[in-house]
Amino acid sequence: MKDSETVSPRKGTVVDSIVQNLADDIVSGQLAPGTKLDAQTMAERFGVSRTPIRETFGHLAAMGLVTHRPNRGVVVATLSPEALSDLYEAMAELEASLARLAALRMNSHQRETLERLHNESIHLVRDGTSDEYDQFNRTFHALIFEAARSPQLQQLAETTRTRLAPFRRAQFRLNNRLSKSWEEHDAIVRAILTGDAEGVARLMRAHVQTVSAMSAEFIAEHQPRPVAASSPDLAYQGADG
Amino acid sequence: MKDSETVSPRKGTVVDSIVQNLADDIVSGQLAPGTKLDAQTMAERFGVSRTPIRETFGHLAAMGLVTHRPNRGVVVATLSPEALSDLYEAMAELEASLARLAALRMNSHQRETLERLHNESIHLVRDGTSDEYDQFNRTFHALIFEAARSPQLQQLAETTRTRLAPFRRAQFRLNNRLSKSWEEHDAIVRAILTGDAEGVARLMRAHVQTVSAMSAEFIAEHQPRPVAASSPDLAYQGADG
DNA sequence: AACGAAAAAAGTGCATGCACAATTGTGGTT
DNA sequence: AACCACAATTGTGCATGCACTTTTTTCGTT
Repeated sequence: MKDSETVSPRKGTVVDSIVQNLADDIVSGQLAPGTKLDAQTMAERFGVSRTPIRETFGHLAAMGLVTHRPNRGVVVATLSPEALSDLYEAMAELEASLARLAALRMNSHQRETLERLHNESIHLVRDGTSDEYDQFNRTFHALIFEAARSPQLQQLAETTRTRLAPFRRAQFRLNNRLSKSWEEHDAIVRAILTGDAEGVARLMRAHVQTVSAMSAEFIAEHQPRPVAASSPDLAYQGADG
Repeated sequence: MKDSETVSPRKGTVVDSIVQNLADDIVSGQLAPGTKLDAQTMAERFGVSRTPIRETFGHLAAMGLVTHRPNRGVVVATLSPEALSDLYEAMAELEASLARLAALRMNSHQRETLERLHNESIHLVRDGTSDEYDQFNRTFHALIFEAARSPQLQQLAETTRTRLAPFRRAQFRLNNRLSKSWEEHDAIVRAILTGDAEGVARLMRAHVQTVSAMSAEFIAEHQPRPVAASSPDLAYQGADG
């Protein structure tokens, strides 16, 4: 254990960099849902006092990454199956809206880039790893977000995506999910290129909802106890191993 | 000026009630966009120390109601015309999504309530005040939010609505905007009752965007200096008086 | 009188201390 | 041995103090 991981002496406030740090830990799964975070410990870990840590917790709570219980500290956010599918629904709607706007506003250069990158991604389906495809997948969606030119919607979508991240691990590990995903992307790209705004919204909504179903299925299959009585909330179900 | 406005001694943390207080002041326009909020003063006003005030500021910043400049305090959020129309666009998309889901999921009791309240609201168009119609308008949209059964999307829509509130004042003061609004509502209600999900999404999007245009127009017309060089951001333009 | 530099004032950001709430541990009672 | 009350411990929530940054005021120079 290194003492006090020197919270980069850059500009801005100390708080922001600690927020980044902890958010990454949560999103990446290093801090599993349900983990209790206590101010004292974090203060020592980052070599600051408890005051900025408390502020950090506030930021994380605002992002929905942790839950704050008055007088009882904060824990990494846990989601009930209902809450998870609700979040996915929101994600699907947001991405559908962004895709629709992208179809209407994308310029020719952006269209070319999207088409080219998508076509290249076919290699990843056969030869790439899940992680590589996952990375391309993020790029694919980011291109569409960008093209929609709707910063506020984009922001909401990205926040929602971040909240889902701890529960999306290894989404592409399921049987031939990669090729299914590619085909869905393909339909989306074609709809964008032909300017079919309503169509692309429908396709994107379905695409995200498929991912949602996969996530739920994956988690269900990897439950320690298949159908137990008392585990309403999802803690991290271990995937990347 | 009463000293220390006894921040209701209820349960929960002190911070939450102060957040409510200040959020209300901002949303209602008591604290105009651009107003600087300093911790010291607020601490005295609410009879607490600066620490919980700082936390309060964090919450308000997370909601987008204030802007935080490191080492330079917080000010009530100000929006450039572009940012304002961007926010309205997001609002339009969110409400369109919610309306679409509502059309698919509304039960018969909810349909009856919506239709009844909408029909009754015709009186307000002729006999009511702007404020009364504004209040009904909120109810109308809330009914649809509720019926969509999509808590996360609903939350995003409500947060966005709150952020827009300081800039929406007196939106119904413009010529016959009331009857126009009622007609738009009418089309929306009919689409919901016939289960035309895609149609209601389109109508709702247009409805919110009309409000957006009205807002922009109203602000433009009430600008102190019609076309000046240097006022990129909108402070509160005084309406309710 | 206008301008600029330096000093003073004001205000933020973080550390630390204390009071109180929640949790855990212990011992007594049935 | 199981259960409950009470004490000890842990940890949160807020107050206060100090250092440093930003802003304002003052004062000397042109």
